[in-house]
Amino acid sequence: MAHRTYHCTVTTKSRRLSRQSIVELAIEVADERGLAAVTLANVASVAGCKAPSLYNHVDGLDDLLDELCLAATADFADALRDSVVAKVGPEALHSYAHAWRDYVLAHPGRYQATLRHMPERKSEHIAAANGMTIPAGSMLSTLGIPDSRLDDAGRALRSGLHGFSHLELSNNIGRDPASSFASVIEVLTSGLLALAE
Amino acid sequence: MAHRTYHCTVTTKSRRLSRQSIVELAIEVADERGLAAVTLANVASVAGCKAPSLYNHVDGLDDLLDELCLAATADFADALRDSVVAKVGPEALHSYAHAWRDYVLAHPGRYQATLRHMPERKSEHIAAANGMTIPAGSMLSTLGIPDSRLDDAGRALRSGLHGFSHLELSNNIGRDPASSFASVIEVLTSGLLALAE
DNA sequence: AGGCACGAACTATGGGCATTAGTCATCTGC
DNA sequence: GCAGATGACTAATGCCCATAGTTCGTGCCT
Repeated sequence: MAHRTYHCTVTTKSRRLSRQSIVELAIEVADERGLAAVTLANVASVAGCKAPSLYNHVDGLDDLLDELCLAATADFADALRDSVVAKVGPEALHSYAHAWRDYVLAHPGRYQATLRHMPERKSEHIAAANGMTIPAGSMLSTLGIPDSRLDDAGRALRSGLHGFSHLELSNNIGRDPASSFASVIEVLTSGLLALAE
Repeated sequence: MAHRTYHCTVTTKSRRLSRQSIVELAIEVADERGLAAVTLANVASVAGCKAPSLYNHVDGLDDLLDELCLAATADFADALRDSVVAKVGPEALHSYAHAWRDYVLAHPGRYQATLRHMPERKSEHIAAANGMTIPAGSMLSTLGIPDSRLDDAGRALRSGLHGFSHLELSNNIGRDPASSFASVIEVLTSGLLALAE
């Protein structure tokens, strides 16, 4: 008989794990079932293996969550950067704000992961977070904010957007969140323009 | 020998539990070790008993967290209300904002509990949350915000304050948070005044 | 081609947590 | 005093993270 022992050629699911693919599966789990559902057991189940196998590629749950945070931060930063290309002033702010909220609603798990505190790997995290703050800074510059106040303005902006998004995610915004968000943008725009004098 | 068998008269810790005292201990644990440390095991240990004993007074962890949320919300609302008595306009806003941040820094666990989503016991939660929104509404009125926009203004205010506080709690505000917070207040004040026209 | 080393999966195990069920002591009211 | 209710306990289940030790397949080296 001619069949050589093609050992596992039948399995369509790639039986080969990697750090990269595990993080991608973790992102799926986070967005679909919440960041809290990112457990080794759940990710392993999605990956078609058992939890201990993940330790060959990832140094435990904390390490996986760190990696998830970095990937999510970079991804979020991309979305924000894209939102302000070729836009200036209040229009850019408007676009930035909506990109923020849209991203959070579309990828809640990734956004939550973004907020993770990482004492180790701090420099990596700061580097990734710069992807968020740098486009925000340029955008605020076009609003007329002086350089000396860019940091403060950036934090105020982030506070407002994060506050609304986080409240909306945790079901703490009542009805008509879209119009409430429009008011947040209104207040931020006026307030930041006042900062520009 | 005259000693009668004084069974447990030595124990100074009151061996009697109650729903009330359990919630108070949970509040302690939340503020001192974070909301995530509020587990039945931890609370029981602080109470000097075993976890299953808590079930005589509380219907599981979720019930305890619900109760914690209600107590924390009422407590937080008191602090906010106190902050604006006999104050109007921007000064009241300034005082309200600082009361918010101070409370969060002093009682992080309670503040986190405040954000809990409670599909059951929704009406109780709304009632408690009114303790926050009503004084905020009156305060915003004194800023000149028209009644038709009080809801929006309240949400924008809450977004800004919650956003900053939550970021500060999760170590996402860099150095000099006090001055960053001053900028948030500045932006909110200008923005809300603009809403008043 | 055969053997060996390594990578990557597994099973087995332990500890922590929430929760339930069943047991026993204590306290109260008659 | 005594009976029933109250409230604490122990024991046991199930899910989770994590570690240790084992097995199996692949591929390199001779």
